[in-house]
Amino acid sequence: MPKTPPGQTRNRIFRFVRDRLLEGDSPSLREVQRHFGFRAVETVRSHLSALVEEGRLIKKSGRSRGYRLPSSASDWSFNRLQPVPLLGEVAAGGFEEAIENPEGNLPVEIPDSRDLSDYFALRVRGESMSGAGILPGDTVIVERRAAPVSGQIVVALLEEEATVKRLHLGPGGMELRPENPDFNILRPPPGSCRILGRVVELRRQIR
Amino acid sequence: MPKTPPGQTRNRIFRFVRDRLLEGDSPSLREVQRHFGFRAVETVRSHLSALVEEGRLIKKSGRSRGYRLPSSASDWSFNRLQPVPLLGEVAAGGFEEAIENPEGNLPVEIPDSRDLSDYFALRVRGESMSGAGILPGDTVIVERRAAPVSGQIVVALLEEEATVKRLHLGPGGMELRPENPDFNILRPPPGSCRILGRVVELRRQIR
DNA sequence: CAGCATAACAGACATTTGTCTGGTATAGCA
DNA sequence: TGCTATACCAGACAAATGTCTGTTATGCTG
Repeated sequence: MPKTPPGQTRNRIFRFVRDRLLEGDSPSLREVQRHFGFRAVETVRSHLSALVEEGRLIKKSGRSRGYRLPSSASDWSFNRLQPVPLLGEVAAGGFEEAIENPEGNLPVEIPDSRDLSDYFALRVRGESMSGAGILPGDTVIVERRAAPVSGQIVVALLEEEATVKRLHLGPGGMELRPENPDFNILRPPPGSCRILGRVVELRRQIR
Repeated sequence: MPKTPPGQTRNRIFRFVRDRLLEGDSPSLREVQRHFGFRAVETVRSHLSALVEEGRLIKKSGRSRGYRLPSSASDWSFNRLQPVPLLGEVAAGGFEEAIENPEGNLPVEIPDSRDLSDYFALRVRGESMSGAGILPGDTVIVERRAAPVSGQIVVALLEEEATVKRLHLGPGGMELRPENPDFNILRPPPGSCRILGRVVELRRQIR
């Protein structure tokens, strides 16, 4: 391997490692070595050490594949993004099971004060909230554990089925109000309904 | 370590590994072992092998820290997330200038075939599209350069002001139809209107 | 009960991976 | 010219990590 101008190989190595890290996979020294055709591992090691020295990489010592991107290189305010499980439509069949087997994950920005497990996402069925701009097929992101507050849009668990409605708490008890004149207000008897959380965000793909 | 009911420990191990992987960091067998207090590495290895067998995990063999989530569990695909500039409301004042000075960036998943510069985001003003579930304050993500197709929801530039409407192309020329009976259909004379792109996604924060 | 599957353990072993020490070559510079 | 910094090589070594083989115990089931 011929000698290259100062910094050139180092930059190429940095880009290679960075791209691998962005794919979520820290390479080993020998993987980098093979990729560039170096005949010595040490060549890679010294370059990576230099990159750490320069602050372009971070290394967790005492472990294999320990290189990481420093926060400035990976987060352009994306660091608050968390994978929130998308549970699908959660029709009859069980909510708890759906939590364990999500359809996928959605990148959602959640506040630092909150835990990732406080959030999940659902796909909306039915037209009952179309008056509030929530259409079938939309995805709602739900914050759990929030104390039920009258007037908020919530996800309620009624007979093992999740449903999106606007919550009203009055002297007559709990009301789940659709936002569509074609649907009726639900007044579930106490104990038969559990409020899973409140809708904090809505996403719609238009294709 | 006492014997636990079948599947219970395996589920706990799965959740632990999954969470580590979602943090972008594959744990080693001995890290899992330490976390659960097992006295044998093999305990972890057999559980993880079983999880791979069940299809709940994937393993890249011949390498350390080789466990990954199968695509169904990890398809949050953070790699495709790109910072799309949020231009604000783009009232009178100029669209081109707004492109230069975005209010911020939004993480948006865009297809590999498309370029980042093909996208921008706008905040919606007015009630004219509320019938289509697009409310004031919502953020729409717009794909530029798409050839105008009749029936799509588009962003049009009318007298230096961006507006969201449904596009209709007919023999009588171009129509921009609001989705709200309180608003009128716009029929801009040819040349006075530019279609900036089509709305591909909608996001709404509910706070 | 016997048979079987599973959970967990024990310890050796092999492979991967990171670290170290020292060497060669080349370019730039005083 | 000699000095120095950098790129790269060579090989040994140590630590981390994964794999294997065999054992013990427990619950389930026919």
